[in-house]
Amino acid sequence: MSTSVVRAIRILDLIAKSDQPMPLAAIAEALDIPRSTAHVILRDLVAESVLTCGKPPTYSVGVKAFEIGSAYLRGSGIAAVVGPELARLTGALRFTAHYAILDGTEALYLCKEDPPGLGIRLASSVGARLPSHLTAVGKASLAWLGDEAVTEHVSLKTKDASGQAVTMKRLSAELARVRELGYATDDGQITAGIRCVAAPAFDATGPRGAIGVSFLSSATESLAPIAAEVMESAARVTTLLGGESPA
Amino acid sequence: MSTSVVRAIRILDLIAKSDQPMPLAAIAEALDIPRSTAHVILRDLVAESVLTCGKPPTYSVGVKAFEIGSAYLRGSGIAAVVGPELARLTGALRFTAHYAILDGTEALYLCKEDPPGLGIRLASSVGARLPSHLTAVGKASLAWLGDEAVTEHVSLKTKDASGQAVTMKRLSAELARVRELGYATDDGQITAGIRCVAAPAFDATGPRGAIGVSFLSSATESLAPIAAEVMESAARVTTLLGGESPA
DNA sequence: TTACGGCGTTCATATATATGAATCTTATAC
DNA sequence: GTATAAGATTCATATATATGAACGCCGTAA
Repeated sequence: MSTSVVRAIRILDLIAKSDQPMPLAAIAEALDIPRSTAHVILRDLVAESVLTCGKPPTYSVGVKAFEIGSAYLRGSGIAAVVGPELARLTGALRFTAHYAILDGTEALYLCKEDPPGLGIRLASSVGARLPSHLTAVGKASLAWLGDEAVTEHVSLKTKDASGQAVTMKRLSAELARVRELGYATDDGQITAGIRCVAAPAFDATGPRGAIGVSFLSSATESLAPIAAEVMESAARVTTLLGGESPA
Repeated sequence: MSTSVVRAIRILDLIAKSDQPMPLAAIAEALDIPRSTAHVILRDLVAESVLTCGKPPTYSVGVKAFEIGSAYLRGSGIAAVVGPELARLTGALRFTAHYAILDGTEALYLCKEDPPGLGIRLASSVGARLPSHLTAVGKASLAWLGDEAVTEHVSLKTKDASGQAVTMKRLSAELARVRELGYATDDGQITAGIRCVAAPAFDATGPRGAIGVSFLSSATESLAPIAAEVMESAARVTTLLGGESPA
């Protein structure tokens, strides 16, 4: 095993998750790496433009990292399929639309499209992670996985915005309802006052992420017409991915 | 120096720039690394989800890389400033708008906003690189750098779409004209039939990327009203960045 | 089926790296 | 201006890594 490579990635991940530039000492301590070792790795990462170093020395993610990361969307071909559909959704509903996949116990947001015009623009969520079982996109993805697989993708430690713990039993019931309705919701579980509606997209191998929209709870009466639009987009993505929508 | 870290990054960069998943042998040969060494590094990168490995074994950029890379836009604060401005531009002009910075001898595209509705959606360009002296965004950024600095950011080897070589003399003259007008153009130098107009944004330290729009050459008569909109957006970004627009 | 060729994988060893301690630098308080 | 402390950087050495060669695997062709 090449410890320095693993450490380099861990360092990048740590800095990426921090909202502020990090000094060497903080990095070394957080990852339990000797300062001198961290120093060498950081030097190399800076030299390769994967990190940038400010002065006084603090490290942030650099352009090269962005460039490499952007290849993921191109390579997976997701952006080309999902992008136009998100544009359609934001145009029709005037809500922010996004696409997210399950990664570990969290939903990872891959694409976002803000509504046209000068409406509310939610804080950028591309690259963000949120607990899968608290988000509409996460629940939509989980619903068709089967109970055994769900436990692998959920961290029950996480509580929602109202402080309510999530039990497997309760989640299981909600996912059953998601399958029934064809869409999942989140009403303030992540951010109070923000509601989300999402529906899953499938490829030939099964669920592959979900498309969702976010909006102010106060701005809507009925979810049905919104859900219908979201499900239509999700179904279309499913078709493009070569998958089949469940009954 | 930690060669394995540098090699890991080079490997990631190589795979990111390839449009197809790469097998170990191709990677090892391209970077002149022994196969066995490359194998160890690839194993670690896959274990950390920075790469994914298909079967038969071919490597592509993984989700972790995307997640790390997305931190660049958040951290630099660019997306928050530029995003709304791009939205305004696409809304007003119905063209695709983008923001790019100089990186080495190329322009690196950081943000893109497609026009609302079902209009033409240009192929996703986020993360793409194009020669700085052939693109409108590149030329807009170069124009206010000073001739000495320009040579560092330009690779004169690159020819434009019409096969015409670019001399420093000719470029210098064009940049002078860009300074005069306040905006730069690209009329088919990258892609025949596609025209771009861009204007630079400044922060306190100098030029910091450029905002531009792309459209079909056939779809426009006069550049002036388009350029005016682009320059207005660029000026607004400049203000937000704490910079000052030149005379 | 068998032989072949290309690729991926493993392994022992020469070699480069990781690290604790010392040094230097920078920011802060007095 | 000086002292102080926190952090960054350097360096010699113990240790883990990089690598060439050998092996195993899979697809292809005879």
